[in-house]
Amino acid sequence: MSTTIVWFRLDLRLTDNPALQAAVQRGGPVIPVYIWAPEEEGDWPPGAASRWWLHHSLKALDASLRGHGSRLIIRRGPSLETLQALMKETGADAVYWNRRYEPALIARDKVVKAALPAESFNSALLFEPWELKPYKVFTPFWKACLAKKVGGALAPRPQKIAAPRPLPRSLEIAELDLLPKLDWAKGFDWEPGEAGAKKLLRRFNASRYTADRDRPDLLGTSRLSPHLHFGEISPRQIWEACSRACQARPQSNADAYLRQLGWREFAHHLLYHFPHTAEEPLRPEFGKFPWRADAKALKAWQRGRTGYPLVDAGMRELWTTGWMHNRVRMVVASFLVKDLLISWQEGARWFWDTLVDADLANNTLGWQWTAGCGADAAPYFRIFNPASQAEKFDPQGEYVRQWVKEPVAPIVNHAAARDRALLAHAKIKVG
DNA sequence: TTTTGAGTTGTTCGA
DNA sequence: GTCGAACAACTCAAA
Repeated sequence: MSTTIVWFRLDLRLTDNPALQAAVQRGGPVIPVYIWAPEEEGDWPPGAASRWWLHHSLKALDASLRGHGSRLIIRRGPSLETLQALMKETGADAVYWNRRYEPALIARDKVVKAALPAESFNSALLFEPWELKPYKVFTPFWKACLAKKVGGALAPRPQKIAAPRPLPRSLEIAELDLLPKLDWAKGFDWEPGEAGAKKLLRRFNASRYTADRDRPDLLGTSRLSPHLHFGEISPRQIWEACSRACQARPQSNADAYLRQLGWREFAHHLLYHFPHTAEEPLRPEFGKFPWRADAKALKAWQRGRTGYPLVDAGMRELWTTGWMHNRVRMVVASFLVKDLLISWQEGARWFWDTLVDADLANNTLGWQWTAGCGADAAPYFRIFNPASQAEKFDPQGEYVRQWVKEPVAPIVNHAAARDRALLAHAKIKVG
């Protein structure tokens, strides 16, 4: 009977996992393996907050697998050699995995696929990027997606996952050294893993979404982003749940929420079609934008000491919890690139290290959108005013009070900074 | 090929 | 206090 390796990556779940399902269906033993190989991720190996999440997510996945009569085998890279060794040890004759779409990993996986009997599947996106033309505007992109319809049934959770005899040796998860030396993660209030994701999905009430989604002082969003990034839940599972809600109650607002899933999809398609955009602006004229190097201001922003309460609250929420409300992300990002004129790449780097949901495609789209240099970007004159944003979206000041207890003197004057930003943008105009 | 309409998330100013 | 216009021109997508 043929033995199959299932190579887990960003698909740390058992339900609706096409690679796992295909391996189980072959009927023979299945070897679930996770290979830690951060050096293969180019300039974007998982940041500190991501590693914290990964540690706990691997624990959760291992526990679920044990519940199915199996367990998670942990190895360290390089990936190809590790898989080859594992095939030799176990007599496995195929490797199955679910695809990733970051440029460095597409290149890596191509090499692995050429060297091994392998098959890859889609577990992370509603549509493969190559099924649609490269759109640069969200609305027509999303219209095209909706016209295509999300196809196929979800892959069921396997009953039993046959383990090989003997079990291949495995590292302990702790040996990967993913957890921080200093426990700065004690403020993290998350339950990494498939069960945690299901809980959030069940708790999420889409009918309040349109009204509450912009309010950082309320629990108006699903908070599923880190679970989605690690593949503990699939967009198709969310799609299913929302579609059911839509059918039951047409006024459910679920379509507004699904639209956000559309932005995630859009981000992944963009990074696939324009792989240089994680590093470089999509709009080339921004290559000569006069960004400032200002280490002191950057540090003040990172530490939440800009003197603008909503900005500081957001940056402290990020530092403490590994997450920030999306409305506040826009405000702090606008502050960095417009008020401080510090490059979006600096912001993207900080988010990459501190967010538990750090995702190359989403991070790139978000920062380029705010900076005005990306696809369907904010127009240059859209400069968030941190004070009016706070009034609008944190009307009682509860969110700010939760994170900022002491007064801080503003490091710039917003009105003056706004004029400076408009001037800088005028400089890169054609002509 | 040309034309046309539209494009996530805002702010300020002046009537 | 409220409201509409200006903030630019360009690029994209589709007809």
